Amino acid sequence: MTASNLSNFPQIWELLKKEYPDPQPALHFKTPLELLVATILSAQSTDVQVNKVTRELFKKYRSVFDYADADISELEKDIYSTGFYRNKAKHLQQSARVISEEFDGEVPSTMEDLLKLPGVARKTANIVLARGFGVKAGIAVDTHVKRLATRLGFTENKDPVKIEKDLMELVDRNEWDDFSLTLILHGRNVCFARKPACGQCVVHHLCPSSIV
DNA sequence: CTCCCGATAT
DNA sequence: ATATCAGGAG
Repeated sequence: MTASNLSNFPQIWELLKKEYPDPQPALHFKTPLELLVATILSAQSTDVQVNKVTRELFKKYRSVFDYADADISELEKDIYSTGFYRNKAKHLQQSARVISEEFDGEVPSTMEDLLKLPGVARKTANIVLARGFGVKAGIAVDTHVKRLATRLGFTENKDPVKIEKDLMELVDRNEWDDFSLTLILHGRNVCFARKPACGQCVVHHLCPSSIV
């Protein structure tokens, strides 16, 4: 029986905003293409690991055509340490080919077009839209957002798309991006997956999952 | 549902 | 030895 806690949402969100003013993404990027690549690489990997790889990767691959024309086994080696390297290399190259052939070499700035890229679903698309283009299409639901939204009682769903829908109704549209980043920060710093530090949590007194 | 997969913390 | 990491495809 999952505890629902929707009435505590406003208070919890205010406290988390105070705890993490101006949350910033941890992935390093300078262009929408770099953001797209970094986000695809970030699946089941840490931001630290991704940044380590993209530092060299972005020097070597400067346009979508560099990915589209790359030798696939060489691209695999270049991203190896992020894990899932065969899938990710294939997705990067196929996405680059779709972008160069169907979108004139420019990373698309709509949800509909981004979802046409292999390896890109709503979580990745939401990040690229929000941080790359300033478009508020939805809320990026990654493993941290999913875990914290569940623990805090903001949703009873398990499907990320349904969780996103629940959160979109709860959170102010102009705060969607900050909401994702804040939950990710709190998940990394305090509300750990394995052993949450409820004693250090600013909202433990409002959290239905708190063990303190 | 399973599979992809290396790096790191515990 | 095992759980986890800005997930997505088949």
